[in-house]
Amino acid sequence: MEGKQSNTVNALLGLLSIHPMSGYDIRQLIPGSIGHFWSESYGQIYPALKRMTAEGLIAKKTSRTKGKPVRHEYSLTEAGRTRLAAWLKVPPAAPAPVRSELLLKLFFGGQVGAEVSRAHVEDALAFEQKTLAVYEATERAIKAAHPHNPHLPFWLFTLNLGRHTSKATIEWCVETLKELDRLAGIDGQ
Amino acid sequence: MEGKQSNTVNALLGLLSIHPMSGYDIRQLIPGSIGHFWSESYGQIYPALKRMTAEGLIAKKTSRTKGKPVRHEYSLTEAGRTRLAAWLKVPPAAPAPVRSELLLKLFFGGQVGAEVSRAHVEDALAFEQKTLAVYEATERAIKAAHPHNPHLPFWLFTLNLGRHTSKATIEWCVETLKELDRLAGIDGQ
DNA sequence: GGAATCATGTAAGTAGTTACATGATTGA
DNA sequence: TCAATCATGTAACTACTTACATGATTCC
Repeated sequence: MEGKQSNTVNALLGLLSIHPMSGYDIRQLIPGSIGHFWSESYGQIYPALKRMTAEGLIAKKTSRTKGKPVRHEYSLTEAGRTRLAAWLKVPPAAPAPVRSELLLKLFFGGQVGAEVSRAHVEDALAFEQKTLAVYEATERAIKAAHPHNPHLPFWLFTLNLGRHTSKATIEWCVETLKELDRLAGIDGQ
Repeated sequence: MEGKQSNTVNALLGLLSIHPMSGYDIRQLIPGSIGHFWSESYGQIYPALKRMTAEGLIAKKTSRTKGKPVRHEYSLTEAGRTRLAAWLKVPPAAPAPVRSELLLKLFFGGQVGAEVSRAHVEDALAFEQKTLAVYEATERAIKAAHPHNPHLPFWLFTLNLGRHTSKATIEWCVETLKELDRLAGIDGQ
């Protein structure tokens, strides 16, 4: 019954459950795995690994190959695996309130010309199309790399949500652009 | 050419552009306006109002009605209005990386039984359905309250995005539940 | 030889929430 | 009279990012 630990620890436990890794490896792995819904910087990772080692959740193995920099590889201990499973079973906390600068500017868009909002939405459309392309590329890549991995379906679930929301956002951009044109037309006459 | 100020300041400038308000009023107004994509706590609002007053972006009017607590009402100055318009025109920064505890647990869902993930997704579905209902109720409410307000279309844009992404999320939940059932079925045999 | 990248870490700063503190007013 | 809510604010804490510091290795 310890107090709730940070989710950084839980994310690292999860990643180390795939296979043992160094802090650097973890950072490199993130973009191609949990990167589209979770981020960790070195400033979080290294101190967390230290704390987790002290708590006995992970074990550190230092290897000195001649002509190579010292490498610190961490692997889950039994305690770590237990902790991960326990955390996975707890219903996730309510999502932290989002903050969208785009929507904030759009909400107050009436204070400036409609063409300002139009430009912002067009940028968002381009951005979201790229994001969608990345999701689809990632999906193909992990399907090709781990075709028989039992975890694959779970990895795809998370990518699917990205795909769904990206498509919805793109639709909204298109609709909103039309509306903004109508607005500008009314103003212009 | 000052350094970029925090978005809290910009959000408050925007809200005060609707009409003059106290810090308390601002906090109360948020849930029914920008609350679905932006949040501010008292711990942010009061210090920000103080700084903004010092910078001349807003003006404070203190009113002492007998039998009422002192009231500090803030209104935009010309400088504030100019600053708001300038900020609105700048393309919004790339969205901060999201962090979804649900997706994190789902990604590592293979470490525990499929029924664990199923329960999480079902919770998410219920949550999202409520969220969608709130968007739709808010939409009706502001349409009824401000039918001819020129800012109304902009307010609706932001709600529309919420509606679009909520619906996409709900679809994803339903699909994922089906997939999880298939997975559990395969395991179970 | 020099740039990129592998690799590990720390320090400082920013942004934000939560809890606390205070006190008046209103309504059941 | 007691709870809710109006109203303003501060202090402590947490989380996180960025920049810095260091040094080895690999590839051109």
